[in-house]
Amino acid sequence: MAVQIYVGNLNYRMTEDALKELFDPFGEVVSVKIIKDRMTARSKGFGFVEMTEKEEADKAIQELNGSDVEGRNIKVNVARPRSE
DNA sequence: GTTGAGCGTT
Repeated sequence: MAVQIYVGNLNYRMTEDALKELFDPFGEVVSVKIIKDRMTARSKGFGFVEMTEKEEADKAIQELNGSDVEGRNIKVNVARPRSE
């Protein structure tokens, strides 16, 4: 199982492709997902990135957390379990 | 505008 990373406080214009490009230089990005409202399809302003190596994910988190993206100060952290 | 679904919705 790869490392799942939570990315919040991002601009509503942020897209999965843009997110992937942010994490890509830190390691292998398995998948990226921007969460939107299930029915209205409007962005919720946060998303998830999945990386293969924990050390790479941790490095990306340290470098990207609190950084300015699209005029917004994003929050990056290890994701919580979706369900227990 | 802050942690991922679902179903009816903001």
